[in-house]
Amino acid sequence: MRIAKIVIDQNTHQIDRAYDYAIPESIEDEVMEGSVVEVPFGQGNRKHRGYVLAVTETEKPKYRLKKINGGVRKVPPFSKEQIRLILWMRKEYACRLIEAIHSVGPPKAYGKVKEPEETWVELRVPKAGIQGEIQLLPGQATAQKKILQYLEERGKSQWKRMEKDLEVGIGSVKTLEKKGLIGVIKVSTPFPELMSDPEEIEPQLMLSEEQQNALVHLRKGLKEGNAPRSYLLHGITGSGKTEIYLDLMGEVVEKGKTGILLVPEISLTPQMLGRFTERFGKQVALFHSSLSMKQRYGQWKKVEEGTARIVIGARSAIFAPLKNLGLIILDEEHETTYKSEQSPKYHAREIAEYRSKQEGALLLLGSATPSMESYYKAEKGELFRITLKKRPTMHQLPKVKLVDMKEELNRGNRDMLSAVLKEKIHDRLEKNEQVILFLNRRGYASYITCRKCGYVQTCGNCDVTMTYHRKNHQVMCHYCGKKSHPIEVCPECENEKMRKVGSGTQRLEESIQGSFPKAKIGRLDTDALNEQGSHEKILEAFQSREVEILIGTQMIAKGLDFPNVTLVGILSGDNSLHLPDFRASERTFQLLTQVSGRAGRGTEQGEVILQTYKPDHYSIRAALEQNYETFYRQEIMMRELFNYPPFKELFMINFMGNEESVVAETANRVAEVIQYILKSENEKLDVDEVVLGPNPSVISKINRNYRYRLMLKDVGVSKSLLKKVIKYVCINKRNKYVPQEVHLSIDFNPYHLM
DNA sequence: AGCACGCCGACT
DNA sequence: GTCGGCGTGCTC
Repeated sequence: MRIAKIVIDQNTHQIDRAYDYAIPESIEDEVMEGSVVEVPFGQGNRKHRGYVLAVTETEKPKYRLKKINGGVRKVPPFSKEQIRLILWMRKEYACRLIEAIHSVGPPKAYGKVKEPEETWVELRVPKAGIQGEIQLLPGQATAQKKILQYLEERGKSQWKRMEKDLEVGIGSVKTLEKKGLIGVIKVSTPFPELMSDPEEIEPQLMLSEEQQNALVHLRKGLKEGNAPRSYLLHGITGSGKTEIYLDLMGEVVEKGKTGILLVPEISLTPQMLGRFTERFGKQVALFHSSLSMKQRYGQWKKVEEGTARIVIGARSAIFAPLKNLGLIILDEEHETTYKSEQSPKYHAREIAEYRSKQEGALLLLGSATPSMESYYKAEKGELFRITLKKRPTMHQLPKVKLVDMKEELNRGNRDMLSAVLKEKIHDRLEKNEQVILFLNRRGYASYITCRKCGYVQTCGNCDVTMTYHRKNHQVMCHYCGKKSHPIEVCPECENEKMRKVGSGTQRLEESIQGSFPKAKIGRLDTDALNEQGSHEKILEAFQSREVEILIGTQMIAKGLDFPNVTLVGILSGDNSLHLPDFRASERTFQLLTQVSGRAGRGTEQGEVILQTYKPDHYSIRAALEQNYETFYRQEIMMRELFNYPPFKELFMINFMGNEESVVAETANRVAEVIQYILKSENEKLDVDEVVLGPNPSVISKINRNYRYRLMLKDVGVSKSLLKKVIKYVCINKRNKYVPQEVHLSIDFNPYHLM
C-alpha cells in the first residue's frame, strides 16, 4: 500500500508534522514527492490543502488511514530540491514545516489570480454564405452587418480591436452569437511583461585591470573542476562591482544556465536594476514586495516556465524556482535586510550557501564592508577573497574629516551643525555642487522630558519614548504607531517647563533652512515618503539638481550614485554605537563607510565631514581612515574575547503575551528545563555560560504585549546539541512547558537583540 | 485552526 | 431532565 506523508496547509504549531494518507489507486501516478493535494482532515473531515513530503510503501499502516481526495492542479508541484530545502530549513531554523513550505513555494497569489485572457470573435458560417446572411438581416441592423463584413475579411478578430475599428457595441456581437453566426471565445495570453527588450548593446566599458583579474578568478569558478565555488568580492565603494556582476551573469546565461542577483532592497538600487534590465531585457524576472499580486504571479510563472533566466530581487528571491542554477550573487552581503524578521528567520546568505552547494552554482558575495562572518570565512579560506582597491572611472576616495562635537560644545556652538560643516555647505552651494546630510534619526526631537524631574513621555502600549514630530505638533510611538499630544505639564511633578531633547531629520531640515534660506532642501526618511509622495520623486528632484541639499536617514546610505555630490555631512556618527547589541560597532562602521561613499562619485574629489562625540572609538577611527582591515582586526578580537559570532553562535527564544507574570514564568521554566537537560548530558558544563537570562527584552513591551527573551550560546556545548535541546523543549514538548496564550519565537543567530 | 467531547449551571 | 457555557485535547 502506498502512503503519502502530508503537511496540512494550516499555520499552527499543534499540527506541525506530516500525516499519513492512503493514495487511492486511481490517482497513484499523480501523487508523488512534492505534489499538492486535497485531503480530509480532522473530525469534521474538512477539506484542506496538503503538501506531499514523501511517498512510502507500507503493508500494515498503524492507523486506519484516510484517503487523499485528489491533486490540486492549478498549483505547481514542488521539485525534489525544494522539498530538500524545506526539510533543511525546518531543521536549521526550528520553524514549522508549513512556514518553510510557504517560503519556498509560489506566492500566495498562485491559484487565485486569473490567467489573463483575451476575447476573440470568430465566424461560425462559411465565408461563402456571409453575403447571404447579411441580406437576411433587418435593414436597421447596421452594426451586425458591419461586423459580418469585417469578419468576412479576417475570419476572426480580437474583440477589443474590432470594437475600436468598427465602433460597435457588445450587444450586436451577442445577438449574432445567439443567431449562431459567430462565436465568442476566450484565449489565454501571456502576462504583460515588466521588462522591455534589451536595448542596443552598449559598447562594453573598458574594465580596469583589477576588474579583469577578478573575472579571471570567477570564471575559473564557473568551470567544473577544483576551483573554489564561493567568493567574497571585497571592493571599496565605487570600485565597479556591478560591471563584474553583469559580465559574470552574461557568461552564465550564455552557457544556458540561470542566475539570481539579490539586492538589499530593490527600490533603493534603481541604478543596478537598470543596468541589468538594459542588458538582459525580458530574460529578467523581478521579485519584490511592491509588485501587485498579478505581477508577482506573472513573474513566478515566467521563472517556472523557463522564459526568465535571471531573477533579481530582495531576500525572498533566493527561493526563485530556477532550474539549472549557475550563479547566485548577493550584493551588499552585509546588509541586515537579508535576515528575515518573520519565521522562518532565515538569512538569505545561508539559503544561498545551501542552494549553491546543492545545485552546483557559483556563490558570489559582494560588499565594500563585508560582514564579520563572511570576512572571517575568507580568512579561514572557506570563501575565496577578491579585493578591489581602486575606483576605476572616478577620482580617489573622498577625504574624510572628523569633528569632535564635545569641543564644538566647549566653544559654545550648541547647533546641530559644526562650524566647519556649515562653512563647507556654504562653499558647495556657491559652486553649484550638491550636499548630502546624514542623520540616523527621524522625527523632530527624539523625546520630551521634564526640565525639573527628568520625566520622559513614553508610549503607554510600548516600553519606548514618544518621538516628537513638528508636523501637527504631535508625538508618535515608532513601534506601534500610536499618536498623541506632547505633554505640557509634567504628570510627576506638575512642572510646566518641558524640553524637547535630541534632534531628528525634521529639526535638521528646519535648522538648515534657517542657516541657508535660499537653498532647496529635500528630506528622505520614512515620514517623508508618506508626506511628499514616493521617494523616486525626491530622488529625481535631487538628480535634476532642483534640490541642492538632501537630508536623510539610513535610506540614503545605500547605492545612490549622484556624481554632483561633493560633500557628505554625517551628523550622528555615533548614534548607532550605543545600541545594546554586539553588532553595534559593525553596523556603525558599515553605515559610516557606506554614507561616505556617496561623496565624490563624479570627476570632483569628494569630502566627508564626520561629526561625533566619540572620536576615539575604533569604529569611528577606522571609518575616518576608510580602512576596513583596521576595523576588522579590532572587532574580531572583541568578538573572540566575548564569545560572540563568528566564534560562538547565539540562539534566542522570545516569549510574548499580555500577562507579564505568565510570560516571565514561562521563560523561567523553559530556561530551567533546558539547563536541566544540558546538565544531565554533561555534569561539568557551566550552564550559566550557556543559558543567559531570561530577561525582559530591551523593549519590554510592544502593543501591550510583554516580551521576555532567553539567550543561549554554544559555550562548552556543541551547537547541534544545543539546537536539539531547544527544539525538544520548545517544539516537541511545547504543550508541556508553554501555555497556549504565550507566543514563542525561535531565532537562531538573531540580528536584532532588541 | 476547527471540531468534539465533557463536565457544570440556568432553563422550558 | 437538557440546553449550552467554553476548558481540554486530538487531528493520519
